[in-house]
Amino acid sequence: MRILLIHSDYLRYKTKSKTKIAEKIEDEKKGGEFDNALVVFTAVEREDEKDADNIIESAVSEIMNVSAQVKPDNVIIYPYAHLSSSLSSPDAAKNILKGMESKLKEKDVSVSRIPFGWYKSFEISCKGHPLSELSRTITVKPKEEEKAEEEPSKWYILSKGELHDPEGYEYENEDLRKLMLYELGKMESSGEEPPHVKLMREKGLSDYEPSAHVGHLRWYPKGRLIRDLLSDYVYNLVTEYGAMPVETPIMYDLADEAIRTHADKFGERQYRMGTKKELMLRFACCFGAFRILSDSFLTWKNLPVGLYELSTYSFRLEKRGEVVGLKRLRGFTMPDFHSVCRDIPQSMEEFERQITMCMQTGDDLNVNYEVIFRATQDFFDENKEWMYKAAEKVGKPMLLEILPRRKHYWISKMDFAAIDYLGRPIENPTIQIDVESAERFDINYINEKEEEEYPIIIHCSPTGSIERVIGSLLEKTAIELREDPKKMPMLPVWLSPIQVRVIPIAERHFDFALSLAEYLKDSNIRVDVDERSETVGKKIRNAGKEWVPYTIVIGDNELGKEQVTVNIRETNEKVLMDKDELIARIHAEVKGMPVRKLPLPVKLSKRVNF
RNA sequence: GCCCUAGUGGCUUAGCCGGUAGAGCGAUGCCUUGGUAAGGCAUAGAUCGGGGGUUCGAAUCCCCCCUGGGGCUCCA
Repeated sequence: MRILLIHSDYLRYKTKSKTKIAEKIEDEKKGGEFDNALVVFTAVEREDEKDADNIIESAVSEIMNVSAQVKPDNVIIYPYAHLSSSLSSPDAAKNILKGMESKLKEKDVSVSRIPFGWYKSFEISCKGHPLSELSRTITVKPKEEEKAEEEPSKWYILSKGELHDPEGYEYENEDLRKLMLYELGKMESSGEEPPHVKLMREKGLSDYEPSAHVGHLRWYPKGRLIRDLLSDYVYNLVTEYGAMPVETPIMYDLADEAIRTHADKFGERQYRMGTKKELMLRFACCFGAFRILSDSFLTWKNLPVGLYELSTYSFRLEKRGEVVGLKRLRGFTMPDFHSVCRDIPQSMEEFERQITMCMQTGDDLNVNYEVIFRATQDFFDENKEWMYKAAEKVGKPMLLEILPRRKHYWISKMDFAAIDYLGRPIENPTIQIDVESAERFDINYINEKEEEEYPIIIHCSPTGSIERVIGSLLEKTAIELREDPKKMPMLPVWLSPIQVRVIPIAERHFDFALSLAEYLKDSNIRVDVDERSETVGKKIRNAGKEWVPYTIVIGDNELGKEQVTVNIRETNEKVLMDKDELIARIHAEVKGMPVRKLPLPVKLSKRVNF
């Protein structure tokens, strides 16, 4: 809404002729004269239709503010379309103008509203003092005020079916204490930058892309490989759990009402496109999955049904200053698993299974998660026993948040967070029980009585975003190094872009080195050969900088021999072993994990330094 | 969006009460053909984040903007 406020000695008007949208009026409204009047020329805009009450309230409070200063005898609401190029519908405008009139009347203001939709002549005499001409743009107020009024959540530590006060609790686990401090806003900051930002660039994984929007990364071959391996990992995991992988579009038409409502819930943090059709970029895979589900014929016999998609990418227009390294991006890749359940009890069963699944990713990735369990007060009161039981699946104390009432689409959720080098959480896996979306997207199933029913939907990301997983792994190396400066930082062997480096000493060792590499490669090991003319010392150092887990030096002593000396990064030992022993060792370390080929030239002399 | 802080070859940085950029790593070339975390020499590489201003003269002082990092806020 746009308003122009004129404090006048007098306003006179007369209606001349009707337009198509004219409101019906009594004769006495066909003209008038007001002295000492604050005239509020008002244009109601399209935006205002979304939340008329809010706009009326804001406009009235603005008018009251000005009135308090200039003290008019009359307030006149004067419809004036020419203040905006994006007008609302005439009906909406009339309603809002009437709303303003009655709100002002309630406040005992002498208010008159000039007829809408008439051609009018008018004469105004502006007083000309500093406050006599003001203009204001009134937008839907962000829910700050509501939020301030909102009751705060209750926080507990939940341990073995007992609730404790988070402040007084004796933490055995430092990470959980840090998570509590952060969530309750009591974290003190050291002002450092998280180490993973430097590491991701230094190790040639990824970097900022200055030619894109802030928060969108470029990925180099090594980083791309790690992303792919993690993607394969989650794919295998969720299909084990019965999910069916799908792929859906990344952009959606906001003309679809369900899409629009779901999108609007997310607020301003969306990429919207100013194309002829109003389109948005997805911020999660919900849209596509829900549309598939609403077009599917589901019966009680199918349920629970799981759809899985890896969102390359999801887009969130995070505010400036919120985007950080791999922790918070505007374009990110998120495994998104939606299960459709018959009812709350079945969703609780699924929830438990998914806790197991999320915990497993922590084990497999070797990342420690701390947990926040959240629920609405209602859900907690009705399902206390179940929540305590579900919490036991995690097997350690966790933070519990009880929200006074449902604020979002979920009634209960569990968030798993890794703690970074600076003691702040990196939100990773999450599980949420959604009680709203089925109805909104018209997803239903046929129950035993052959009736249509809305199911409950669980959202689950078993690892959280792939970028955050990589961030957590990098942070972990920095934490370990801080705790033990002798510790060699590295990635798990299955994720190491280069697993074995072969270093020939002189040219006469090249052939042997290359054939050794070939042999290892045939056993699905990512191996390369540093045949540059550098000293052995330097090549060893380079391999260390690249975090290569196994390094083999080939010289005269090794030529034609079965056994080679292997430098093991993890233990910093040199071990004489057979090449098949090395293969067996690596295979044991990467057991059950995805395998991908080396995405780089085998010879280091051919390699590009990103 | 607000507050604080930073931006100098690909990377790490010196210079910063004004006089027109210096190094290390990396890259390239030559020498060295070597045994476990930097061998030697040489060469190339910088509109000092961008724009504007002050000045005879600006990396240096002033203003605006962009980007990084931190904080607030936010992360359905």
